[in-house]
Amino acid sequence: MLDDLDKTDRKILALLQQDGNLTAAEIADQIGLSQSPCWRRINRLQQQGYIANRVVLLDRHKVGLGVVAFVTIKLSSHGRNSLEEFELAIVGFPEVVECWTVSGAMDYILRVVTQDMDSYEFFLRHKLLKLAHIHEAQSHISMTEVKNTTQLPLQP
Amino acid sequence: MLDDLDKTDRKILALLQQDGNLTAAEIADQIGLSQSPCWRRINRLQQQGYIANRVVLLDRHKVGLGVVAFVTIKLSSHGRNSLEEFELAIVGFPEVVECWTVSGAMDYILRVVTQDMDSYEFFLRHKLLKLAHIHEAQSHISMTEVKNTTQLPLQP
DNA sequence: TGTGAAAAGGCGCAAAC
DNA sequence: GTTTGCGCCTTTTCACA
Repeated sequence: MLDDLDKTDRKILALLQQDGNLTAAEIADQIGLSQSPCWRRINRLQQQGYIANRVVLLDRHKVGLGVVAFVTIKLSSHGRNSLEEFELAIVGFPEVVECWTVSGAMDYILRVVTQDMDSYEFFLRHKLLKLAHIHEAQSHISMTEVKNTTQLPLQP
Repeated sequence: MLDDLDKTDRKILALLQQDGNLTAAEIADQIGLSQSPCWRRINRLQQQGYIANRVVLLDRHKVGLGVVAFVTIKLSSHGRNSLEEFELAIVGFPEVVECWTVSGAMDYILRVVTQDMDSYEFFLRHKLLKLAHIHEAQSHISMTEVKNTTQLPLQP
């Protein structure tokens, strides 16, 4: 898997993580390679699935989304069905941008994005807490965003 | 701000959040509009900063990053300098993909991505916990990724 | 695998309606 | 907002080292 990636591949991926608009020629330039092999590599990286997706990132504030909150959740029953039901519902909530299971004191940690505190309250009371099997849920409203990147760390 | 976005703009942004490869023509098609006005809108959305960035998302597992962890942190001294020092260091760690300040029991919550548990341990002991002013840090290793999207919720 | 050049076609972009 | 069109630039390919 990873071993298929040499230093050049990683440089390409690092650049594309920063700016998805870069053309093969521009990338080739920046890493000291000519266009053709660079293009072939990008192609391969896409084909083989190293590149999962190419997307546009929005400015959260500009599109009117002022609230980010983390919710830690414990389920009451841990049957297989409870988990699946819960997770299926979560995936369907557009306000939930992340949901992970974690070890330790809680079962799940979610990141939720809404317009304001009113809409957050509404989401919490009428959507999230309406789900079955929730034993405990704790909200942590985020005050400031110190760092929020989609760039994964790649060894150079 | 948000009021500048009509339904058509939001449809465009929704599509581009899913797939940044879409051309103006393709988007126009999908929302029942002709190419030119669609292109003009996309341009405006970019110019005015609604679109923050266009990037490539990598497959975390394919690039050899198996561990995702959440770290909650309390600082010991809350002077302005402590915060700035801490945050500056955080931004410099490529392993930290997210860092937010939150209300409540902890001060910060981080999401950290590393190759394996060994490299996570190393990051924790030799980089994160080496920072000054840290009073308490708790790690929560993520087991499974239920949802992880860059798509922000937009009212249709 | 890398280099260089060359073909083809798509897409950004703008003008006219 | 629509339809039309030009021209660039990007992708894509080929012959060759």
